[in-house]
Amino acid sequence: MDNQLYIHNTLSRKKELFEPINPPFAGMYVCGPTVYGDPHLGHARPAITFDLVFRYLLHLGYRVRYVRNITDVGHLVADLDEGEDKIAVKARVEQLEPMEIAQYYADRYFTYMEALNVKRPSIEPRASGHMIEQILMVRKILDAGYAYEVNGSVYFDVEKYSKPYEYGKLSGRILEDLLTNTRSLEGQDEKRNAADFALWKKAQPEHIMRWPSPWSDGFPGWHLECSAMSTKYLGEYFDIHGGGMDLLFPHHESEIAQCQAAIGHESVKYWLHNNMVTINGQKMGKSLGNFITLEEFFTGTHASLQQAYSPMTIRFFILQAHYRSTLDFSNEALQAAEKGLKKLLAGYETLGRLIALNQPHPQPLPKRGGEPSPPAPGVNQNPSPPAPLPGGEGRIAAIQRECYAAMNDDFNSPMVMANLFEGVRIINSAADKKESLSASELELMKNIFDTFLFDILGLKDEKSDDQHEVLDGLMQLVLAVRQKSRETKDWGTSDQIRDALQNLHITVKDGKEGSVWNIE
RNA sequence: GGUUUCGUGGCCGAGUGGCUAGGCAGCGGUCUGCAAAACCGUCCACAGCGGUUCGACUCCGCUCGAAACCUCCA
Repeated sequence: MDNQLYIHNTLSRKKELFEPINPPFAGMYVCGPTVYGDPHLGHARPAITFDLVFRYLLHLGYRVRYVRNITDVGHLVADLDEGEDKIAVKARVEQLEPMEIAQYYADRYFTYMEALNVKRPSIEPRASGHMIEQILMVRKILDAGYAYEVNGSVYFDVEKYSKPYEYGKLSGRILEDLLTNTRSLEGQDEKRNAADFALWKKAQPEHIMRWPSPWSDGFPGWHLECSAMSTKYLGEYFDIHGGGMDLLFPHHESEIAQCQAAIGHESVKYWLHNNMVTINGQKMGKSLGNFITLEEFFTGTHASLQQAYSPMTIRFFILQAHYRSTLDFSNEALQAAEKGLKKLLAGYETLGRLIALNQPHPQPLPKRGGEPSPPAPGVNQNPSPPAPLPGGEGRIAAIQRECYAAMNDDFNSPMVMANLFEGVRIINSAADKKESLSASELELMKNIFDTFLFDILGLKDEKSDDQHEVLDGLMQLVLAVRQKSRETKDWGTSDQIRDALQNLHITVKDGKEGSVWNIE
């Protein structure tokens, strides 16, 4: 593949060249969480997957508008007799306002996403704040003749839609099967066909969350909010729509139908779907009750967890699998991720020391991670990775090239990581004096790590930067004192200091160029 | 039952028609006051059976097994 970005489009089931509709702008909509429960590992996967996409598009110079919704209304509870709103049910139980629940869990979601170093999208619209847009969309679909009203509820007419269009093209469903194979639900008798889905539902008397509409006091159907909000913020035709594979049918399938019916054409160019996180081979999800919340991961308070796992360990764990593969949770895999991440970060620190040694005058240690360099605004009409360095390709330039090639091949983050590990091997060899790196090679290596490890993969050293400078000064002092005792072969004192530091979870390692320290 | 997808070494996970993925764990060395780290080497694969091919883990078919979706779910 050439130097261009290819992404897997679920619609064609092929990797396609990414050509934005209106470069250098790129629009992306991703289905966000329903905020009636604590965020769990399953929520982390799409958030991190599309964060990776967001970050890479930004890196390439695109001006990205990334919209991720908050669903705070509208999903029915399937296991109850009445079609009650999930959020309303929970509110009844806890004696709280529905919006209070939604607010609480939305805040929790944001907090944990931030911990995972997931960038905030450009816009995070809420379904409850877009009733007018949703009602207007129902109106348009009715006007187009692809919906009908019954007793204050409005349903999408799948069979009629399927005459000129193809309902099922995204998920590979066949209309015949849909018409015969759909389970019967409450309100089914109102529908002309079992496969029809609700655009607007009339609220039962006990239903708390309700809004006025031309048809009834009620609430919007399951799939409407995403169509209404993506159209509002990204236009009638935009580049990328993402979400979990479990949303393929019926959610995204119905979105396609709604937009086609309301607008007259499809609205999405590339459909991207991340695969599931599994636990014991099964999907981790709310319905199975086998989910582990992010809080439980970070604190280690869950029966299945042998220890706590840091947010960056979780992020590394997710990125070390390709986003379209299932990813199986296990303590062993997470512990491997923890060690692997540590190795990468240690390699970066070693690189910083090599660069400092290479300078005529000592330089302060480089800041960890650092902010992504902002793309040059608006100048890049045809964004693409930087051209390779002139003058023959060295090993390190090859790593850079491979990292770009991996990202360009449908965001292959595991491949990027493998190349970064190769970089670490070279860095460590250089630190061991087994080979030498020129100043420009060191700079290129640093650039690769800053770009790929920190900016694009979005990993970071979890040590606090503010305190680190003070602490580092302090530690240099302690290590200098210890070094004196080592020089006089006073191993008792030397080991005493090291043991005492270890009790504070500070590990000291003695190398050829002196001692280095690290907080566990 | 239908749709979609997958089965890679002790564990997790990339990838390709012929050339080492990578991480973690194991084993043997080097280095080291000790420890740790690091470096070098090394063991363990491509579910099974056929077919296409000069050659398949990679393509095709079948068998077995697994998952997601078909109902809210990331």
